[in-house]
Amino acid sequence: MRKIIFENTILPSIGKLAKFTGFYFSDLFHENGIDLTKEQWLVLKKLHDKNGQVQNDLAFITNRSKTSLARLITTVEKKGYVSRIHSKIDKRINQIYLTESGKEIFKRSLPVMQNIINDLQDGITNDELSSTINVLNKIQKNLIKKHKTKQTNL
Amino acid sequence: MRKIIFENTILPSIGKLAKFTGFYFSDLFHENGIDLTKEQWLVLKKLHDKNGQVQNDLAFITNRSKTSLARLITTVEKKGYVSRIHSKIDKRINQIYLTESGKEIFKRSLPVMQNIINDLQDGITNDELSSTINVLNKIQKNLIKKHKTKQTNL
DNA sequence: TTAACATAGTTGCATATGCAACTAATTTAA
DNA sequence: TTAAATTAGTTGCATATGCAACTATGTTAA
Repeated sequence: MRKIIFENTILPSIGKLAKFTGFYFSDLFHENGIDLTKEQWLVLKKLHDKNGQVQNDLAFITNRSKTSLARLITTVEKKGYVSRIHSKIDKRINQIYLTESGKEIFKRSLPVMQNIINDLQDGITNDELSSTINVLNKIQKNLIKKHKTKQTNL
Repeated sequence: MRKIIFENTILPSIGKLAKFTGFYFSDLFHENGIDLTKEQWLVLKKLHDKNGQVQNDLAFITNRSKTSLARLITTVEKKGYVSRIHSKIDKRINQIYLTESGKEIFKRSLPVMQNIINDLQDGITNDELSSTINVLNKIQKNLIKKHKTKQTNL
């Protein structure tokens, strides 16, 4: 097996790009007065798709540990964007609902998000985009196949 | 401008993949008795490339804020992998050096890293890889162009 | 039916991260 | 040459993250 030069592999590109998109996200949200981190935004988005989801399910679909998600919920709950409702049918679970204020800020975030994605994909053809997404998904499958399921729910 | 469906863009792929590579990295390092996070590994790698670098330069090349890097150094210093040396020429700067123990663990990490990259890129052709890296770099440039330089040193 | 097991969520602990404000040291410009 | 600006690093504060161990509840199997 040939020796691999770290810099020539896809690994550093992925890491750097994730960082840069995070910075960009944070910049534009801040500039537009959207008081959300990208993690918080993702939670609101998943609730906007389907309101009242159970904490553990949210953890699963956002690829987080249940610990991390629980604390994210606490943060957005404090901000008044979601409410945690303890189920009476199954007393173990919490269902999470978007509040009116949560719906409002999510709605306001959408055009900003569109700008972010436009800026991101600027000058890149649809073919390039779809083949890139395709490769990224393949890599993802390689990893999931091998990653042992832990508390992370993967 | 056409309405963008978040799920169809490259954004979620990037985020998820970064997470999954992180999990995989952590799994394999743990299984192989390498007591390093991916962030710590990157710092050791940069020092292995060029020993004695200044904190701020390390922050720049690893795309971190100087705060974050300073604390990373403190962590790996406590583990005994690097030493912080206060310069006598310019009393503002710290130069960071790999210790023998740091060199040793980095050397032990290399084959593990090779495995990670092999697993990651498994079943993906060289053409796919290089075009993907190319697109990711384009996106990165789009973002850097627009991101205002802050303490992050970008 | 009750004991074993599984599930949902929380807490403690450790790491990583960035911004703003700060100190100390160096460089630049008046 | 001295005052102003810049640079390197640290500290406080807030967020995000995961693992292990824990509690409470619910399900399953003997």
